[in-house]
Formats: sequence, structure tokens, C-alpha cells
Amino acid sequence: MKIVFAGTTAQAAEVLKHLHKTHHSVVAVLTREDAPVGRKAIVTPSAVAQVAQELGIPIIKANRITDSVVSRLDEYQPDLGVVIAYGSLLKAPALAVPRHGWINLHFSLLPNWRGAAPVQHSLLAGDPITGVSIFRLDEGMDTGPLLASVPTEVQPDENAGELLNRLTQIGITALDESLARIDAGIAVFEPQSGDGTLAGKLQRGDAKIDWSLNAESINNLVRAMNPEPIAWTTIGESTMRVLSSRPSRQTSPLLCGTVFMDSNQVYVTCGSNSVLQLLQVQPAGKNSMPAADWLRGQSVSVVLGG
RNA sequence: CGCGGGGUGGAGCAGUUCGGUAGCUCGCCGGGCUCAUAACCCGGAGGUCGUAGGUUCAAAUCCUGCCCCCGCAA
Repeated sequence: MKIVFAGTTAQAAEVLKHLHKTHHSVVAVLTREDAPVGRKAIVTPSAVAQVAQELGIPIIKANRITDSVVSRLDEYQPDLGVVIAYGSLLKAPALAVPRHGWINLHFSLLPNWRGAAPVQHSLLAGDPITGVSIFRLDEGMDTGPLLASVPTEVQPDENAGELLNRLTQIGITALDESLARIDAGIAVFEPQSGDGTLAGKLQRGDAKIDWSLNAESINNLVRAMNPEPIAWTTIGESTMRVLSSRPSRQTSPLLCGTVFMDSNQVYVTCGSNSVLQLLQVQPAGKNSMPAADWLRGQSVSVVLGG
């Protein structure tokens, strides 16, 4: 099949690489425009644009699907559109371009966690099971009929980045099967059932740790926010990011946010006397470091949050 | 010129205000204690204090340029 691919992120780029190796032909790539990256705001092409460039696939860079974008897509006469984390909704004119329409690889079990940040929300909510969904795009936000749905258990120590990478691999396998079925004309699309939930993009403000919550919830926050935007707390006037943690079985009668050390491990008292072990932290202005190293440099006892 | 923090033995920090050749908590090596240990005791190695220059009898510390790392904001 002749496929047009729409995507922007590193995971989308992975999938693009894979599609390029199959017998299908990726005839064009749609991705978001180059954007400023990092402290120096260096304008950088998206991960998908970089891969497409390496593979010699024609690239269309656009943040909005204008008439001219639609007509450019139409020139390739694609059989199918595949979209993964592109970043903008495709409207009816664009949806009508490929002969078989568009399918979307989404990183949740729809109808749960529709939207931009399904993996983060799934971890934040403490879902024991998540997965990937492949569905036909309609004009809604991840509301189209399902072609495939593959569940997987969430590992207790896995963060959003790790889970997303794992789901990408699962998604690639599922995508292969879906493409085969569409190609063979035996694809069956089932409407989504249930009300579903929304997974909006997370902001830095969402990632601030509230030490009065229980350790389990805070640990979910830490996992959900890594690698972006990273859970953080305050220490005096300054801030500190918490990269990884682990709920502890012990309890502590101390004030929420109080840090203590036991057998070379660093712990923080959380709500309901629960305790969270800090593993990797990053004080403002410093590189990330093991929590024990950080605490070693602290001359006085520490209470986080406040 | 967006705001800010930082570069000191392998790690994390103190020392810089009021110049006088380096300290703390760990790690590492050797020895001891112990049924044993991430616990404790004794001893040891390891640093031209990011870099280039300047001031001075003397610079981690004062002055100037440069490089690198990072948080926030975009």
C-alpha cells in the first residue's frame, strides 16, 4: 500500500522507521514545523522530520492542515494514512484523502485516556493495565472505531518514558497486523464502547509534589512525569526534581515532607504516615544524582515542600 | 544580550564576604573486631581548587576574558 505518515515525536519516528522497512511504501510524511528546543532555543526539526530526511521520504511540515496541505497529500494518491502523535487534529478534507482513510496508533486502551498524554495519565491514575489501540480516525478526539486493542500490564517500577517505549514496540506489531488486514480487505472496525476519559497535556504545575498525599500516589506522579515534565518539590527557596522513587513499607510519624536516612537509603514522610524512598533527584542548577549523594551534601535536616 | 544556580581528590558538599598552599560526609585500598554486616575501630592512597591571563611577598579566595554543566522562562 502507498502510505502517508503523520507524526512528530521520537516514538512516531520509531514507527516510521519500521514502516519504511516493510513492503508498504511510505510516500510522504506530515510532521509539525521545526520548533525551538532547549535553553538556547535552537530551531530543530521534529524527530519524524529527521528520520524522514534520512530515509529520503518527502516531508510536509505544517502545524495546521490547510487546503494546500490537503492538496499536497492528495498528489501522492495514498491508499492509507497512518498517524501517531502528530499533534494536531485532522479535519474532514484531510481524512478523505487516502482511499482507506487514516488509522491512528494510540497509547491507551480506548476509550480510556483520549488525547495528548495517555501514558502519563494512565500511570498517574495507577492503572494496573494499559495498552495500545488502533482505530480509524474520525473528526473527534480519538473517538473513531477500533481495529485493534492490545493490553499489557503496567510494571510497578516503570516510568512514562519506559512504558511509552514498550508500548511503541507493542504498537508496531499491532500495526503490522492491522495493515495486513486492511490490505486484504478483511479489517473490521468496532465502535468504541463506554464514555471514556480524557488525557490532556500535562503542565509543569501538575508535576508539583504534594507531600500530604500518600506515598503510592506520589510515586505514581513521579513515574508519570518522567521524562516530561518531571515531578518537583521545593527545598527552601529553591526547587528540586524527583526523577525516581519507590514506595516504602515502613511508616513515619514525622511531619509530611521530612527527609530521613535509614541504612543508607533516603526516605520522605508522606501523608497518612506513609513513606516514599527517594532514588534519583536533581536540585535546581545541578545534575541529577542519587538521593543519598544529595543528602550527604545537606548540612542540616531537610523538610521538602513547605 | 530573557532570569538564575554551579564547575574544589571517584561521589555529594564546605571553604571564597575579612587572600596565607585544603576540610566534611561517603567511596576506594590495607588491617582489626564480629557467626556476620550496608555497623564499629585503626591506618593509607588520591586534588597544579574548569581554563587563560592579571594584581600580590603570597590566590580556591581579588580583577578580566574564555569553556563547560544545570534549573526556570520561552
